[in-house]
Amino acid sequence: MPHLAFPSSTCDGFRCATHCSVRPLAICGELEQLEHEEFERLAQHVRYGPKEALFSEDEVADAVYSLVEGIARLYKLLPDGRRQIIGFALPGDFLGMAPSPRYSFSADSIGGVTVCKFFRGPFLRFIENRPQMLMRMNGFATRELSLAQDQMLLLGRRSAEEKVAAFLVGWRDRLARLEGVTKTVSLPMGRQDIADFLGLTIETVSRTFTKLEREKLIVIVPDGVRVLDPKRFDALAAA
Amino acid sequence: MPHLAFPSSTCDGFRCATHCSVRPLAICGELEQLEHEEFERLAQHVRYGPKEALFSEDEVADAVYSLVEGIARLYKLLPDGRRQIIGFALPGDFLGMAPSPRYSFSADSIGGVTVCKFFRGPFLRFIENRPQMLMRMNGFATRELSLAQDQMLLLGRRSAEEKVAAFLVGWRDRLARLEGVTKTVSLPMGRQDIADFLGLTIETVSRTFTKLEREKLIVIVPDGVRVLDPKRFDALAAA
DNA sequence: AAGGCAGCTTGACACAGATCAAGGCCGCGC
DNA sequence: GCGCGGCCTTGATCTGTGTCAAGCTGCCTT
Repeated sequence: MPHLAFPSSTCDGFRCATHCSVRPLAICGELEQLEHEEFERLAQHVRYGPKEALFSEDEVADAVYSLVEGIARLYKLLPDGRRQIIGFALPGDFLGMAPSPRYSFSADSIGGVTVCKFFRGPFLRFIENRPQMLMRMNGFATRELSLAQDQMLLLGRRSAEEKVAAFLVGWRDRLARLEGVTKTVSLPMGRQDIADFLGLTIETVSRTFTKLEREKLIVIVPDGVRVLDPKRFDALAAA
Repeated sequence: MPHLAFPSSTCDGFRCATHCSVRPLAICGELEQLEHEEFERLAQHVRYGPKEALFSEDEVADAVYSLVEGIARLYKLLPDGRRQIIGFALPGDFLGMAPSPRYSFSADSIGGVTVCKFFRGPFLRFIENRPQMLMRMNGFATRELSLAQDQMLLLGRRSAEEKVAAFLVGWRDRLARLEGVTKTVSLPMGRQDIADFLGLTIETVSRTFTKLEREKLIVIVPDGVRVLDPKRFDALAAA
């Protein structure tokens, strides 16, 4: 079967409240009733199956997205195919703002994903005279930037073991915000994705997981990892 | 002489128009006469000598800065002293927004630097009901984020030679925006700064410069580099 | 002019992580 | 239940970049 780049299904946006358990975390989280209804009217709720593209680098950036459900990988490619994952997007995250008229990176779903999609024009018109909304966008952008800077430190100056540990801790903390604190960290992305996020090869990631398990810091479980010694683990991730 | 961490001089902000040749590029670039005067009243113009700290990671973030003149390095440190430079700030750049109450990185001057300093409270009160200003801040943040993502690709997936070439091209283009296009790219930062920006050691940076010179792509000149073959050079930086 | 020192370059060697290659595990379709 | 393919792990070897150690250059001080 040929790979379909089209979203699996859409719904027209009214009566989709069930999708929005993450609304308090999302871009629209502070809108009140009436404004939110107006905002909803601009949205298309779109559902993607596994491994579909939401948008691609260099395409005209005609829409922005609020991730409602599922996980997306955001990445850039070099001409020869080397890939750098610049982030994993979780529910509540806001995607697609670009400093130029084209997207500066690509995004695709990992498992199934649901988004609120807004066309750029109507979206900009909605926010342009709503300072609350603009402040919120600023907050989102500032947080993203700070995460990106942490990642630069990781990519430029940490060893493989530190990279993997820091990744697991960071991921665990982001999940905790959504799902609460847990002992086992679920890893919906594959080893290759983790490697491309950390600037390593898949073999090094695999070996490092094994090493951390041998050192009794984690246990590898299907689709995830259980952290055994959070104290020692956080220390490794920090230093 | 002990190293002084205090700014070398300040002026009180009225009649400092001469400092602001970069105003069209800066955060305040779209304010009109009256609003700009009100904005100026919030600013302290501060001058720093070489290698002074504007602010440091984990300090309470009580001010934001618009860089007027000179160059600053922005960086993060690991507990053991490893350093990652996350960017070089040029005139017009806006510094110090943090997602938490504390700065998430440190900034210090390279040569002499002049800034407009705004205390957080008054600054936030000024922008909070000015959508134009908020939109501009969004633009700044989005551009910064995009640069950060480019840098992640560089740090995670490029070879030493590609890193140095991409750095020189990126730096040349940023300078061009301020000073116009030139054949020789001035490098006010030292080799160690370049190394810490690119996730390399100073020796590797030095060897790579030498290699690029041997290959007749550049000529090393005092405090800079002359690009001999822009075509071939841009290709190396891109791929 | 001499001395000192900070910043840069160069060389020899070491090693973390890449590359190449093989094999294991597991879920899925038939 | 069997074979296939995707994903992951493991081993052997290679290599780009780091580390360590000199030495060079130009500038500031006296």
